[in-house]
This record gives sequence, C-alpha cells and structure tokens, in this order.
Amino acid sequence: MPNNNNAISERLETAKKILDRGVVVGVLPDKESFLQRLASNEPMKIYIGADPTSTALHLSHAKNYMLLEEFRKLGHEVYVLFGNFTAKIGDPSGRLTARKKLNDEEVTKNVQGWIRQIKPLMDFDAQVNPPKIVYNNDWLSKLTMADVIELASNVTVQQMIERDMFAKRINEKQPIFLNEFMYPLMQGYDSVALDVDAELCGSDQTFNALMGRTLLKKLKQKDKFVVTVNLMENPITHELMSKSRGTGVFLDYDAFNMYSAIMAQPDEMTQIFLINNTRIPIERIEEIIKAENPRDAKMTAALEIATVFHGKESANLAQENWLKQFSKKEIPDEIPEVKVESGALLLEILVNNKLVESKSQARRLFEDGAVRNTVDDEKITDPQFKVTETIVLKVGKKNFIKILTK
RNA sequence: GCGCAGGUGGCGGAGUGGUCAAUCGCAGCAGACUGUAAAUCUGUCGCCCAUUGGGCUACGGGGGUUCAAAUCCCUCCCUGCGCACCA
Repeated sequence: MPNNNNAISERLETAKKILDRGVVVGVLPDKESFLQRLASNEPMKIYIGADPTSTALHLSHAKNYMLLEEFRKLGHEVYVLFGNFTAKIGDPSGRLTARKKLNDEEVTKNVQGWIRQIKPLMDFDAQVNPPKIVYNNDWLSKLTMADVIELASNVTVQQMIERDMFAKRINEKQPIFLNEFMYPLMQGYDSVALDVDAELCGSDQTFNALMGRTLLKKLKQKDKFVVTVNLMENPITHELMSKSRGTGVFLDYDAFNMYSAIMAQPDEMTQIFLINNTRIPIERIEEIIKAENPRDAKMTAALEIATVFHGKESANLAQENWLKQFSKKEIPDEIPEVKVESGALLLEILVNNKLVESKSQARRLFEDGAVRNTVDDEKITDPQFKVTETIVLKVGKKNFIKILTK
C-alpha cells in the first residue's frame, strides 16, 4: 500500500485546515489527539445538539452544521440532535432570567422549520454515510425518576454552581429553578445515549458538554472530545445574533432578504462571515479584507452565503437587486401589487397589506417622511392621502408596494 | 411556617394619591449623512379615532377606600433574602 501514507498525510492536512480555520476555538481534553482521530480512518461518532426553542436559525447556527458536514466528509458518522425534550426544560445558558417553557406543538413546529433551514448545509441525501437526525425525547422521556436520581448522583451541587451562569445568578440574587439545574444533566445524558466520541458545541455550551463528558466517562468509560466553536459575536459590541432583538441573518430568508440582511450587518462582521459561513480559503479571505473596500468585501460574503442557501442564480439576482435598490436607489423589479377602489385611504391600504403593524405606526411613518411616491419622487406626509391613480410607493427603507386602482 | 424586601412597557430601571401611556438608558422604527453598514445627529417608540385634540386599555391576579390609585387598605399568587425546621 504505497499510497497509504500519502492518503493519511493528506487527510491530516485537511483536518488541520478545518480545525485551524477559526471556526473551532477549543478542543477538550486536547486538540492534538482529536486531530489525530479526525485524520485517521477510524470513524468517530460526532454530534451537535440544539434545542428548537425558536422558529428561525441564524448564520451562527449555520456554521456549526457546515463544520459538522466537513467532519462527515472525512468519513465520520455525524448526528444532528434536536433537543425536543430539553427544549421544554429550558437551558439557563446565557440568560439571567429563566426561559419560558415551550409546549410539544411549538417544539415540533420548530424542528420541522429547522430541518428545512439546514438542508442546504449538509447532504442529507448522501448515498454513503449520510448525516443522521435524532431527537432526545426518544431517550429522555423514557427515564424514570429512579434513573434521573441515579444520574444526578454523579454530580455535586458544588460542581453545578461552579457554572458561570449559575454563579452569576446567585450573585445577583436571581432565581435558579431546579429544572434548570437538571438541564446540564439531561443534555449530558444525550452523549451517553448516543454513545458518541465527540460533541460539537458553541462555546457557551462548554459546561453542558463537559457534563456529558463526565457522565460518559463514568457510565461507559469513554473519553469524549468536546469541540467548541465561536459564537460569531460582534467584535466591537460583543452582541450575538438574536431573533428576539431582531438582529442577525436568519436562514429562512429568501435570497434577496438574506443578501440584504448581510449587507445590513456592521462592517466588522464581514471577516467573521467569510470565515464561518463560507469555505473561501483563509489566505484568500485575508486578501479580500485587506484589499477590497468594506462594502465590496461584504458583498463578496453576502453573495457567497446567499449562494449556499439559494443557489448561484438566485444569489446573483439578489445582488443585482440589492445594488439597484440600496446603492442606486432604484425600484426593484418585482414588488407586491394590490388593487384597490379609487379613492381608498392609503393609510388603510398599508395596514391591510401588513406593511405596517398599526394605524398609529402608519401615521408615524407619514410624519417621519418615510412614505415616498416613487413616480414623482415626492414624500407623502398627509395621513388622509387617498389613492386615485396607480402609484408605486416606498415605505421605510426596504418596503415597496404598487397600488393599482380599479 | 415566621419576618423583611420586591413584582411597572421587548429588556434594564424611575415613579409612592391627581399634571402618568408612565423620566431615563438599551434594543426597535424613521429621517439626514455614507461606498452598504457602523458611528453621529434628529425624530419616533401601547391601541383606536382625529387638523390642534379626544377615547380606550395598562403598572402580578382579584376585591375595596376615594371625586381621583401604579401609588392607600384587604386578599391571593410569584420571586429574593434572613430566621426557624432538619424528622
């Protein structure tokens, strides 16, 4: 087997590139032995878990699945775990107040949406070694009280309150509910149930992942690797993407909205996007950041990412439209149309077509000069404005509507 | 179980009988600026009707006092802290 050595060193090179790209920020217990395993021909079971607590995933989630796919392509067995059980308990990570509990229906709906959203990132239809989707409700819901107590006997309260978030809450005299205390244990048990070799997780999940490592060691005498990835936080404000705060780039956007959302991100995020959400070689990324002006670099990232999710054609079109609409301030090609009776109140049309949430808000937009008739390029500030002829309106930064009269 | 402190808008946090739809900060939205953003400046930021202006709902839930309550009283629920309990 003269080629064997070559093949191995090639795999080692690939594995190294993956781990050094900047997506991975830490490997426990140590990076070198993980690298060796990653490069070896012996497949590992690697998984990533996430609780489907919201409807939309964003780019920071996306990069996790992209990384998992790379591991899969190296021949490892990868699992995408949906925490449909743990979602109902509520992970205390990263929050000072207890998370509200979800019901089964909400969780199921979220899972379905998530699967759709990550489909473009992993080859679920692969003939050989496709990624597997698993649900932790399948094992966690079957545990008895006795099982849970037994599980709990592996950890002390002192170990538990060492956790950053718990310590903080105690300090700030915020409540910690017992169910939240149980959370790391439940999540840790996922590792045991799946009998994995490695877990991929965001760096905010390190404690939970290490809990799994502890349990796996005690119950199955197995040494699990914990691979932590960055959270794509803003390097200046340290903000994370968040649905509830309406900041971020979400995977359920269409090509144009995704492209625009990326362009709307602060410049300092561009490099982070390129590293995490594209597979442009790292040396090339450095060139792009250095050589191109910030807008163009961001456009490169936006185009590349939109392509991943929506294909080359749609992404290109999205870029064209973005240039027209935001750079040249032109009217986009395709805008929603509505037909109304001549003389209808514009204010009501806007509310009825969900361009604004309420009439009060619509009035505010009129006052702010945010409603513009693109035909004569005049602002419409009269809330009593009646539509008597066909007009094309721009409402706010990105909403357009064509109103036809009967 | 007892005692003390507290529960206000998406979040933080003022307000302790009328002038409170509720100071202020963050986030959001809009305008200006720009190479898209960011930063900055300005405005806005419960809902409904309206030209100024008016109405409705809201300060953990329920009840009461009062011409008038987020603010006072009663009661229930929830949280934190302390004490007691530790069989």
